Amino acid sequence: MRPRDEQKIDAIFAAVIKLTGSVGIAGLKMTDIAREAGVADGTLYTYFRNKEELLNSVYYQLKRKGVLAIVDGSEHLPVKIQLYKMWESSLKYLVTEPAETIFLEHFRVSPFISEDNKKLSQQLGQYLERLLERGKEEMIIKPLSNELLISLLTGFLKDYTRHLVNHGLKVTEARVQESFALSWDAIKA
Amino acid sequence: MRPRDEQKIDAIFAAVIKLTGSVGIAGLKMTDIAREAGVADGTLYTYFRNKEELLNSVYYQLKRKGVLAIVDGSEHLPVKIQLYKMWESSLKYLVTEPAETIFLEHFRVSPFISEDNKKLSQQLGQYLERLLERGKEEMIIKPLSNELLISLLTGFLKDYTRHLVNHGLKVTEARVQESFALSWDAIKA
Amino acid sequence: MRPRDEQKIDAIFAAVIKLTGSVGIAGLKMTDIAREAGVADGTLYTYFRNKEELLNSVYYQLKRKGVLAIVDGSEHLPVKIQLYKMWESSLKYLVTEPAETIFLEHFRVSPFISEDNKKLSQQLGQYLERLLERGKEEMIIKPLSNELLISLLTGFLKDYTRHLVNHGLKVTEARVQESFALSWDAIKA
Amino acid sequence: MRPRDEQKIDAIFAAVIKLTGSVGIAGLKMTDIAREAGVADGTLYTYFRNKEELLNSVYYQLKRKGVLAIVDGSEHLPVKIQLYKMWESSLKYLVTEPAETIFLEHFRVSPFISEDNKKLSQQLGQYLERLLERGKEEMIIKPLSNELLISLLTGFLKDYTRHLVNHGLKVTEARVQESFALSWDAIKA
DNA sequence: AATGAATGAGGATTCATTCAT
DNA sequence: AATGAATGAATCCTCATTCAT
Repeated sequence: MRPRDEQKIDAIFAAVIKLTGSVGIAGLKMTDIAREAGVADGTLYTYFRNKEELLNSVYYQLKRKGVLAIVDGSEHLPVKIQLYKMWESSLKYLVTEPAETIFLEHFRVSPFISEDNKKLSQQLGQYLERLLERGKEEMIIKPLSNELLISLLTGFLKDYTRHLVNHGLKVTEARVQESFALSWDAIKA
Repeated sequence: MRPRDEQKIDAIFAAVIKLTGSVGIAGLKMTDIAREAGVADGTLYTYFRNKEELLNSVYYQLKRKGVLAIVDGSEHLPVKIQLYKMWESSLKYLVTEPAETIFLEHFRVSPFISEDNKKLSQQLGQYLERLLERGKEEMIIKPLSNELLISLLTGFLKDYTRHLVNHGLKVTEARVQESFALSWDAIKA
Repeated sequence: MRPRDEQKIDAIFAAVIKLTGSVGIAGLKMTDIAREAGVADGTLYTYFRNKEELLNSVYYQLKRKGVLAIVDGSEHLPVKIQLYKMWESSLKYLVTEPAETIFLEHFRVSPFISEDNKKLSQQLGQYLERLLERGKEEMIIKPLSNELLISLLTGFLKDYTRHLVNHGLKVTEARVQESFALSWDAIKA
Repeated sequence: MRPRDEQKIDAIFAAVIKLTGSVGIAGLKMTDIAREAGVADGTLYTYFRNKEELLNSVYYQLKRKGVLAIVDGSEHLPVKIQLYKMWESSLKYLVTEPAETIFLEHFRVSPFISEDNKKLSQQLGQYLERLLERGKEEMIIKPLSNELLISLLTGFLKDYTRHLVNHGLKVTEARVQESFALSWDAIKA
């Protein structure tokens, strides 16, 4: 029976994310994670079976946090408005937490990712799918497969985020509107 | 004396790409690359100073090859037609050579990438920029920054490619048209 | 948790010296050192950053030990007596610990020696200098530069030691007196 | 049947000596020797069976050259004069050719030295022995073992040479006399 | 004989994981 | 539970030597 000191786990997660930002997933060493988190090497193994499990836990937790940051409870609003809000909060979240973004991006192609986490729905996945379905029913979104529409939205979102982060640009109202307009023109009926 | 053997370099490159497809960049071992290429471990080091330089060479070569595969000499055609052809050849290339795509995707976030290669323009970069400029002059493309437009096109392209590859789908005429239509609706004026 | 183990360091040092005696500095392998010291390969790296640092530590420690073995606290005795005692203890130490002598001799011309250790004063250096100065003041030693006098004493000592060790000869009272007489005749006023 | 291109061999020997001066024996690589000598790697192996034989050949040749440089044909002169001349030419030779001196010093403790070369008489060996014997007969040199006397002479010589080379000092008449006087006082009856 | 590309055994070092305390 | 010293399998790279040309 482990008390599971949540503070310690948070410190470990934060250490993983911070270090990934500076040295990448491949440069992560358990010793460094432990030092950064302020615990002993061995302690990592009282909370996680091994490195793989630790990183997958971080991934899983970030995914959940990401969805929460992006999806608010405004399911009653019109589809386009909801999409806009989602677009805005996604951009803000991704750009504000570049270290987390880097971790996610690196982890997805790392040898550590588990089958379970591979299957984990895309960040905006399920929520987006329902939204797009509604849009198609309302005939304001093209009657195309969700995969295609989602590829456009998330692909563009990731690339644009990377561009903003790499150039140290802020997420202004103008940038949100401008980029959303592009997406919308693509998918609108 | 044996002359320096270009075929051997090709075999080494092919080995790197093939192995990356199965074990990822992080799982690449020099010994495995040598065995797969049919040469001795030491031979790798007569052609490349170290692992980092080898992988960067593969990256650089794939970038060049990719651009050649995508950009044909049809600069006289109308902008939209050229974009369509580019879209089609990009999709076909990326989906036909998934191992290369995986290598590129993994390498970009690996600890091996050199500063020079980090700066290497995006696969479709320069050619695309000229094309978009022309489209803006002809008032058929939105007067937005190239970065934004390119983010949409390449982000969507990468994500859609991944979707097709992951699900083992072919690049049919219908899929090319369908996906290009989305892109075009996004960027057209 | 096990505390950092000084005995382990001693075992490692002893292993280095013993192995150098049989295979020379150039034949030293970290794996062999570890096995001889009864630790794992990796353990060497918890105590020393790398091979170079390990060997330099051994060198530094031997230098200190050597000085202690040779210089006793008899600073009040007449110069000639002190020189004689020093000569005697030097010979005995060097001949009794031939493995250490071999290590020192090999290390000095090895590629491992650090700049700091290169500058490390000669084994008998500082103490000898003061002694020689006193002798010159008392007009019983030739008024020549210390470098010259020290070259004679230490050069002779090293060569003679090597001779004794190579031929398996003991350091008898007669040999000490005989050799010291030569040195003394050289440097006396 | 090899023509044994002597010029090529000289170039190889010179390369070995020059490189040893800069990188030490342990840093010598066959490839570097070949490049420095202006021949192909494989060529080294048409003249020498392997690295060990090459280095031993260099050593053997330097020994012969050294003796020639030091021992002139003045066997009729008085013992002290001969010793002085020998001392002078030794110092001059050793200080003028520090690279050769370094090679000799390094080679003697290297793992490459053959049993034959180990036994090779000391640089001044045989000639010196005869000279000392004559001196003892003439009762102008102490009636001690040659090993002892030779240890003093060669040990001092080597150390003093190293001192001069390390400090970039020239072999002046004064230095020769000063140092020889020390030696002579040591060994004279 | 000369060449130099190719070889591959060998050795230093790393780092996830264990376990005595 | 927490610690961190110790472990040793794994991997990159070197370089003396070979051999096809």
